[in-house]
Amino acid sequence: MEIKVSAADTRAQIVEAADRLFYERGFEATTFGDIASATGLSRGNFYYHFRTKDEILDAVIALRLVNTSAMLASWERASPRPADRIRSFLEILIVNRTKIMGHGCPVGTLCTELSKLDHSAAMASTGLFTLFRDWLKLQFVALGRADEADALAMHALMRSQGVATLATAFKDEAFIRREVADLKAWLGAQAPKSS
Amino acid sequence: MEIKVSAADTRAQIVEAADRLFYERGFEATTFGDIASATGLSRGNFYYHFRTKDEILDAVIALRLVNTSAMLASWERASPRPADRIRSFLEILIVNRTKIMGHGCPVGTLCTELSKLDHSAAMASTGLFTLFRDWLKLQFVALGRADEADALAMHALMRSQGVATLATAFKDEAFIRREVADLKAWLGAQAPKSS
DNA sequence: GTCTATACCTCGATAGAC
DNA sequence: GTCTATCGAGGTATAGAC
Repeated sequence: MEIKVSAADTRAQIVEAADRLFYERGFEATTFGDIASATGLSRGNFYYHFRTKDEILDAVIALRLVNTSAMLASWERASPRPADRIRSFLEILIVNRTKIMGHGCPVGTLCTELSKLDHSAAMASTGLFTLFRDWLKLQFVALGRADEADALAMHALMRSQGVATLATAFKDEAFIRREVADLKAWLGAQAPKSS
Repeated sequence: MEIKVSAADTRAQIVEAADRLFYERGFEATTFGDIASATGLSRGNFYYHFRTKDEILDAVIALRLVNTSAMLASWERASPRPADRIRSFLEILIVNRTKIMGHGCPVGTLCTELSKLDHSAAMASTGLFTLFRDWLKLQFVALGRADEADALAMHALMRSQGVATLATAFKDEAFIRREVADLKAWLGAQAPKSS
């Protein structure tokens, strides 16, 4: 059975390059020329796989939804305890610190850019946040905080976003580590009240 | 003494329109045509006052530095107590909630965009954050928390940024109010340990 | 100082050869 | 399925009349 370099492979190659470039430079600032250079494909070829640049954006968001879901699932497999799973979430600020100091959070910056552009895909990009929000909520429910689970999920998400934004502005790794430690302390204080 | 509509007035008009549009649509997405429509001036006229679009950005950042300093000074005049002054800072999330839900924080979104563009004015835009940071630090020093003042200032700034980003994504006013209340509770717990 | 006209470039998108 | 060539729109920036 021979290896088949099909249209699907080329399409995936385009989407993966666009995923990275939309993150690093922003959606609008990324040109077809940028994607062509990154993939080694010609500009014209993109239109065999997508009708417009917006369709590439849709595909990038769909890819991120899949990748994010897989990441959340891997955190669940890695840790049976909800507090450890939430710590996996908090750790990405440190794991991805270099990229974050350069380009912010991929989710937050995309949502903000699309909101400013009044882009039709703005709601779809918010779905990436919803993925994290719902998953965190489940962990807080498992922690015994069912009543406040959504507010706690939003709070954790909010602080991760704030850290990412200031880390991008100040390029301060020590700040990231300090705030992640603070978040872990906060998480530790969220254990069930009576147990 | 007659009213003199000088070049300085026209220049200020351009910068004020650019200030608003750079916030609402982003720096790159704002065109000279947008600024022309907003001011009623012609595109060509901009080049009498500025050599490039980047020079308009420099002027916008300079204007924001002045306006921000004035706002911080007004908060100092309004409240003698540092905790009340910090509360003035936290309140802007609620006062500006509509704009924030539409376009995020003017400072955070500009810093992030310029960072992604590798723009030479990125550092200058971070200066806007530094203004808040240093002012908040002074208030925490006055609160009797000299040792941790900068970390507390960054923490307050960080949470305001996180709230702005999620508010933009989810357009949730109740979330903003809840997190501001939470921030005020946090601030209340920052009173001097022994007094 | 402000305007109109336009140069020049780059972008997204299209047409058609291979 | 991928390429080259090119179009039309819209961007920044310039030239020169007023």
